[in-house]
Amino acid sequence: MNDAGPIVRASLHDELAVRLRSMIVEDRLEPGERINERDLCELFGVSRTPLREAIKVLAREGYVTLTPNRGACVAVLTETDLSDAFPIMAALEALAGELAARAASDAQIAAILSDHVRMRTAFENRDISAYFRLNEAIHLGIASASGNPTLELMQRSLDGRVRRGRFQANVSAHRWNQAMAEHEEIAEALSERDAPRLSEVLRRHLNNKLEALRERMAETGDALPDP
Amino acid sequence: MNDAGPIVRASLHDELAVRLRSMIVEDRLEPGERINERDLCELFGVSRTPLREAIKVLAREGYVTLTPNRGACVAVLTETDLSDAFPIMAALEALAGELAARAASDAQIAAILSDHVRMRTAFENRDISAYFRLNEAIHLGIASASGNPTLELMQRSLDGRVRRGRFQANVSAHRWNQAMAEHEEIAEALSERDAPRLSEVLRRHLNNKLEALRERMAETGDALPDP
DNA sequence: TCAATAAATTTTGAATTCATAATTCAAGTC
DNA sequence: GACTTGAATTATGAATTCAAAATTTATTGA
Repeated sequence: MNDAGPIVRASLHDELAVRLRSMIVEDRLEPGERINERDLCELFGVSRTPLREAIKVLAREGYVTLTPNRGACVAVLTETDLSDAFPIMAALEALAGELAARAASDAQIAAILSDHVRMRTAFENRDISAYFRLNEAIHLGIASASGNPTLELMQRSLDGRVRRGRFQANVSAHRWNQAMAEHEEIAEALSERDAPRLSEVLRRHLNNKLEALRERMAETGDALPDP
Repeated sequence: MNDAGPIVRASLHDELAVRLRSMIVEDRLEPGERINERDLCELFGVSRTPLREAIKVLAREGYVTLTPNRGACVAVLTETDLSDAFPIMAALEALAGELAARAASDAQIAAILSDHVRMRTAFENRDISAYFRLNEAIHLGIASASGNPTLELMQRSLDGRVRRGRFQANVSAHRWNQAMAEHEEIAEALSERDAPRLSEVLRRHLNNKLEALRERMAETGDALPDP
């Protein structure tokens, strides 16, 4: 039993930041909604001090916007925000792929390919929930396999901001087919450790994702126009 | 007199974050040094509450590291940190260049080219201080001209973390010549709005910068090895 | 003298308190 | 009846206070 090591219980502000972040990502807090400190303190059973620290961090991360003397609001994600974020994510993923193709361990590649096979099954079964879960695992796996923690952190950070609940659901059949085909390419390039190709496919994959999102936004009007 | 508009005076924690950030970037705070809250409060003439909020933000930005019940330390920049950061900066700059070549206004391009000419003069005069200042202005100008505020913010953020005082001073004559030549290419590509070329040169420029830094670190031993 | 332990001090983490700005609501005016 | 004006309420911003953990200093015993 090797339970040694110092006991570190996360500090309150850190735990609160995690909770608030997921509340926002999972759309449990409406975009634009004002954040009432007193209410949240009551909800979490803490005082305002650590909560305010957490809010400051979330503001820096772009999840909330701060207005002096008027507190915090859940940040609203405009069409421009999405259009801005995706090229960056594409560039970062392309870099991650290039690095991962060279630096990943065989075990890491095997794990990603295993997720890929399972995702293909989910695709064939039209199990969108499992598909999304595995899709995320694959992208995070590549980020991790890049061996560049800073890069991984930045990808996660951007991803979290963009990946608000509603934007996940619903994909056109066409786009789903295309995405799956791209993922076959990704898996192939990775298994062959073909860095330039993996990089190129990932960039294309992300750019197509944005294109699909744009189309969906245009027809559903779901996505918030610019302010 | 058009003095209208809402009066917004920055909040204390925001101002403190700015101050602390520059103290770290300008090496007025030793890397690894523990940050004593009481001392800083006295220095700034504020209470601990807003200071602690600022520290939490800086921690998220990577300028300080937080240890539970043991407070904050100025983050130490290891060789690995630099090696990790530069490929990301290269990818982001390449993207910024590609976007800027297409989206920049003629005025923005003119401003950047003007800085370039002045930087060339600084280079010829061996005025390293002016050279660095203009160099930064050019890179920030390209980031801004990309028309992608999110990208600009991420570039600034990474740049600030890497650009600690000591790493600026001293460049080999060879590297300085090479950098200036690259900047000539950058200016040319930008003036021609040649997106692929600008993108390529900027990526190469950043990668060479890392290479030069690595060499310098190897000989001076100035840069902190990994922990 | 040195190591180990215990007391004292300092420092951080978090709750509370206080001041000020924003919001709400009611009264008054046109 | 709508619009302004001003008091009451509420929320935020920041200082202070309190508790707990860490660090330092002092003390004891070998």
